[in-house]
Amino acid sequence: MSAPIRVVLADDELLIRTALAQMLDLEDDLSVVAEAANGEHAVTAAVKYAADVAVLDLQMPKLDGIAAAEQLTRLLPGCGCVIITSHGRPGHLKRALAAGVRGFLPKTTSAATLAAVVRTVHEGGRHVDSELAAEAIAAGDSPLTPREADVLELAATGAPIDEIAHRAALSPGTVRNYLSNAMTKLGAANRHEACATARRLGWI
Amino acid sequence: MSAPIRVVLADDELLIRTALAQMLDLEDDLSVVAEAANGEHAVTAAVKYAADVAVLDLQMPKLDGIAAAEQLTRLLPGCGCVIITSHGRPGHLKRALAAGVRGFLPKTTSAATLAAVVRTVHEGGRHVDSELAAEAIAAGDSPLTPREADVLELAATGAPIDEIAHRAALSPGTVRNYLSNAMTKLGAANRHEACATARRLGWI
DNA sequence: GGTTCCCCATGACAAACGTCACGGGCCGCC
DNA sequence: GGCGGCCCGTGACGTTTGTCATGGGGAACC
Repeated sequence: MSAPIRVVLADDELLIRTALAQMLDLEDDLSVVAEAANGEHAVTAAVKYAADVAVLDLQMPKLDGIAAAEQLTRLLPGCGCVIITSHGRPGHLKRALAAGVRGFLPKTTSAATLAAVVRTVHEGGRHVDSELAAEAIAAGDSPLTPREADVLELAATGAPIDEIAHRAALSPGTVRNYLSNAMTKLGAANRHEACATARRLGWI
Repeated sequence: MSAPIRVVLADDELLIRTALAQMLDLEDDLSVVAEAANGEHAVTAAVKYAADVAVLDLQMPKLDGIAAAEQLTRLLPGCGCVIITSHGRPGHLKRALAAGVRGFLPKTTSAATLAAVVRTVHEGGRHVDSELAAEAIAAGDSPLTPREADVLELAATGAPIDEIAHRAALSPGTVRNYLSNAMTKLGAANRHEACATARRLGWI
């Protein structure tokens, strides 16, 4: 048998990270060569240890899984990226694939699947969870313009218009127009409902 | 050495559950006798296998970790409950302790700590993460009346007043009064900010 | 060079929202 | 029995928000 696949594992929750590392290490052909608690560290560690595959949690401090994958595919093209996540939002899957990610799994999948996907990705293949893929296709593309998404994201904190306008360096009237457009596109009755749907679909 | 501590593990994410189970099983004096994907199943499994300690994820379908712990302390008083969670909200800790939980840990703790807490709880002791405890004390008790919390929870979806009023079987005016009160108590400029604060503190 | 889309802005109008004052009914407590 | 707290409701008032019409500037594309 050839040398084991060198895996870097990144997850901000120590307990989970340790458990997953142990689990992956139990596979004969996998070897966890480094662990990281955030995206930045994941990238440097993957480069340092010349990893074959990076298993990245989606939500992490500093650099999230997708941003880390993006850097990684540039800095270390031979390294495949697998994203695992608790919340499978359609938009995240799209952005991940655009960033060069070749594996995308919810944390509800089995351990066997994760190991299998790591192997598949290492061989240059792809694998995305079929349910998530279906959702992504059903949800379609984000109808929001970049600016609308920006403003909607600021609105998600619950701040009033003036606050949003100030933080986005826009006139209050413009903010209202953007929000109104976004609400129409998302079929929401108010901006907070719009924020909720946009978040659910991974569009902000 | 005496018989190993019989542990039931509940977490809705299969990958995580499997990994944690394997990890706990690696400890000589711990034995994972059952796994559950939701609170209901956790309770029945704990009873069925006469578990010594239940390790429960906070957010689960059907019955969340706290509700499961509440039932468990009634149905199987000898069984200690440990809650693990990704989001350490002060309010959750309080409710957990009130429900008879004796261990409360964020998922950012180490594997060694989890095992140690399981042992402590089995021996009748308590352990809550010190940082979480500090936050809980700093945050104080919820100033919201039960009804205010109800309404605020309904408001969290972003629904307009009429919708909230209908769902709570209240007059729109009353809803606005409750929300206004809640906003004042939470120092929020609008109800969505109030929802955000209340959620952050685990009060809804 | 026209069309289209995004960006940014203004002004006016109606609806939703937040505040305040006030009332009654119920319960628990001193 | 008074007091306070929570429950629920109404009405009035001013502010915020959502909608719509309108316009100019810039980039992309045919």
